[in-house]
Amino acid sequence: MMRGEYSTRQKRELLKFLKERSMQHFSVDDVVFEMQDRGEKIGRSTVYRYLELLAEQGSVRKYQSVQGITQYQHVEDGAACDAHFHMMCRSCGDLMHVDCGFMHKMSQHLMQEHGFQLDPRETILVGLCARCRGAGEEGARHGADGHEECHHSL
Amino acid sequence: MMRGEYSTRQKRELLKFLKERSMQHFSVDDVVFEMQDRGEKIGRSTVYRYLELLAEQGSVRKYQSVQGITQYQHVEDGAACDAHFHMMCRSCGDLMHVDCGFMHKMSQHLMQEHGFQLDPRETILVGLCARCRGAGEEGARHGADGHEECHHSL
DNA sequence: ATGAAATTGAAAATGCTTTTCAAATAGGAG
DNA sequence: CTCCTATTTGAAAAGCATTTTCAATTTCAT
Repeated sequence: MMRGEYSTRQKRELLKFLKERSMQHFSVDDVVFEMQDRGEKIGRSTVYRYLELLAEQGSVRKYQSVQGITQYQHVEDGAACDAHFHMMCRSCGDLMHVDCGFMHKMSQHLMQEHGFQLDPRETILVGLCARCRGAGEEGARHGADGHEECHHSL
Repeated sequence: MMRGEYSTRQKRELLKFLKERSMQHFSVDDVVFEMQDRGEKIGRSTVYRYLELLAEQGSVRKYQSVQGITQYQHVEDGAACDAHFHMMCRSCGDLMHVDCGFMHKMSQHLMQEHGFQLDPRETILVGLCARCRGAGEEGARHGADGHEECHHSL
């Protein structure tokens, strides 16, 4: 057997965590604290290391936030997630999915007109989510008070 | 007089550097090494500090790259630069401007359809520039040798 | 020239991430 | 099951860009 092929308690726990949060975004801290709450022992370096490995293999995606906090995401089925983009709210830090034809047209435009091959996996659109955009604004359809998180779709 | 209003040799030198590179992108290292070459003495912390101050005041813009290398840009006239976007090549690290109607349509789309107020100042489109796409991607790192830089427009 | 206030910069501190390496663990062979 | 070797783990150290600290220096109004 070779690198990455041993099954350990830590790996199994992490995989369990990933399945439970499929398609959601989380940081290394999220993993570490969750594991602590569960009473599981897992070292920080192991989390970094294994997430990195999974990212190389494609089942996990890695996003660098503006404030230098990296977020990860477990992708169920590789292909399905390759195309869509991500928006990050600079106020609440939430990472959201955008998957619509317009964004793909933009990719094509950048390629044809600017010779630039946009990478949706690496690109994060930064701005303000509806929730954070303003207390009195319409569009905040989830109730104007809580301000918990502003997940949009998928 | 108060904070930021004293005129010092270091500030004058940095301002000179900024004027010479107006609208171009540079890192703190670029400044430090350039200053060393010129035989000017200026501490790293001073560069960070002053660029931060200028960024607050609006004459300098700050961009966080994917690899954690921050790039700065001196903006001649604030307003003119507010609208356009930036593309960064994940291979050579170069930061380029994109300013075209398509991108503004995208902003409108995100606002209208997704309630997201995109911030062109904070957003960096990541991908491969034309140059690197031909040169066989990773490891290219075209520095001072041929294949100089891939600035596109404005 | 004087002194209060701002600035500088070397060094230390930060905060996230990676690396190190000895000890623990996995799992195939016997 | 027992041995044996390659892999994995994780605490601690190292890396790195950036920020902070603070004593020494510089600026500039008086």
